[in-house]
Amino acid sequence: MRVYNTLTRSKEEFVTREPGKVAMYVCGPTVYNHIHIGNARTFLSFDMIRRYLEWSGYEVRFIQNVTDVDDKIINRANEEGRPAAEVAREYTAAFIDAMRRLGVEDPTVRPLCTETIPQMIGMIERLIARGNAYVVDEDVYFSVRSFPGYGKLSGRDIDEMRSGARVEIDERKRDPLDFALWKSAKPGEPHWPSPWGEGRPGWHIECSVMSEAELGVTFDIHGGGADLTFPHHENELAQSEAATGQLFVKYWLHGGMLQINAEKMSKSLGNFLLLKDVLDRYDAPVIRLLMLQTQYRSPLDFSDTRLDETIHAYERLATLVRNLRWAHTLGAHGAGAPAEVCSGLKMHVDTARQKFSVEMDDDFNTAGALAAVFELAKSANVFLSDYQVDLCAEDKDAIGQAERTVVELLGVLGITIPEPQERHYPVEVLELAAQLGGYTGDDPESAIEALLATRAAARTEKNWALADAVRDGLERLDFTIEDTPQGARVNFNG
RNA sequence: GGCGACGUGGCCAAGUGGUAAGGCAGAGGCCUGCAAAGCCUUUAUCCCCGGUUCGAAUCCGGGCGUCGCCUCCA
Repeated sequence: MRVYNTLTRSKEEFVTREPGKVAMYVCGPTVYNHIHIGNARTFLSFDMIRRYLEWSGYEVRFIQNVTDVDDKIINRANEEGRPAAEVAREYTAAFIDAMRRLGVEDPTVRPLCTETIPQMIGMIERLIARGNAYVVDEDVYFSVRSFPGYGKLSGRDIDEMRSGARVEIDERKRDPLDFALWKSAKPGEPHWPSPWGEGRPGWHIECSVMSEAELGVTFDIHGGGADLTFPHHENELAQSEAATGQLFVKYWLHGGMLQINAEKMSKSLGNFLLLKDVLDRYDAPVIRLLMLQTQYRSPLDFSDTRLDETIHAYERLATLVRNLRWAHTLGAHGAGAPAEVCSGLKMHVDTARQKFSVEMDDDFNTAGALAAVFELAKSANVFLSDYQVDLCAEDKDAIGQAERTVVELLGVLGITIPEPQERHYPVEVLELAAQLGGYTGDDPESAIEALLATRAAARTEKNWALADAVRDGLERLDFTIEDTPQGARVNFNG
């Protein structure tokens, strides 16, 4: 398995610090609002990576923090005239809910910034003691000049950055790039006691502390959006390596930015999409399929048009699984044909599984991995096209294997295919069956069988009016009827 | 200005030395009583120029274009 490491700007063989185990950390949201679709892409990417690592046999310890104290939260709370903690609590709950709706697995641990304050103070003290941080009034700053490797992650040079006029000038800082580890509290702001007075931690120190607390000093994967590379991750790296004198992270993974209609998402452009709103309009598997059709490091253009197009691609897969299940049921009594007439479906199943792994092993190439699934879909559809009930033994098995493989591989990407519906048929089928099929019982399943028998007979007699009345009636009740050489295939979509 | 990425068929998107996966859309055909689902056929000298090589979408140089980051940001 090879992964692209931002630190070295190259793909590297993935070797964990401990065989068979992966320790990974992904920066979570600042909970001042509902998360947007760009956040969602990053979290989805790392959910995919986590799922694939687990599927590959690794035991994954996955940590994602929640930043629940921050300027933006305080601003929002002030605007709304309520406590910052209440704002944070509300959007933390909303974040977790939206993640679950998207099918993102819960992290092993989801530490809160506000519950890690003592450890943060501890690391800040260590940095001061080592000469990497200094106190000014009641603030504490990290000295970028004290850490020789500063800039190595984002590929920047301190002196070149100084010429950029966009760095905030603060005369109290030794270098314009020095950043706050601890901020003294202004009136009305949340605050905690510290050796330097009442205050709160800076943003960057959180992740250094929470990752070390949950994963130890050197861990395997640190993830986040590409926009966090600088300054956030650069600062984290500097803090942690300065404090411990050891390597902080083995592999830095950064997800590409999401754009909407080819523009950066921003409130001023009015193209700001919240995940929860997209989830109200599109199913999670469709959103996931759209996003995973692009490699996670590439920019991704997101739009309703693309979502609409992706619905068809998803339905192609869902329909295939449904049809394979149907064929599997029919084929259960076959297996009388000689091996010479086997179709080769099994080989296609094996090929797809192999290609899927090869692609995913190459820096999580989900686009290639999905192509493997679609290729299997094609082969399986060809198989179903000239499907015979009398199968060879291998083909009989392969139907089930194909079905399970499609579901399993998509499942690694978190793209779920609906399970066979529970039979909660609408009671109206009884009425329809009584009307058209002379059915008098009260069992919906039998009623459907009666209707299908009526329709089959009508078709034999070329009584198209009656045949279509049955089909139209069932379709109004949310069934789909498809005629095949093996008989009518009925599916309940409700 | 600095750093970085990208430019592949109508749209999206894999592919980093041996003449181009996959999805969506379009056209034609097959199957069907009609439909649905599906299948088959069909659309690419891989931004331009030059170089290296037996051979390049893939490597090197130059150009043009797009985008991101450099400030809170997933």
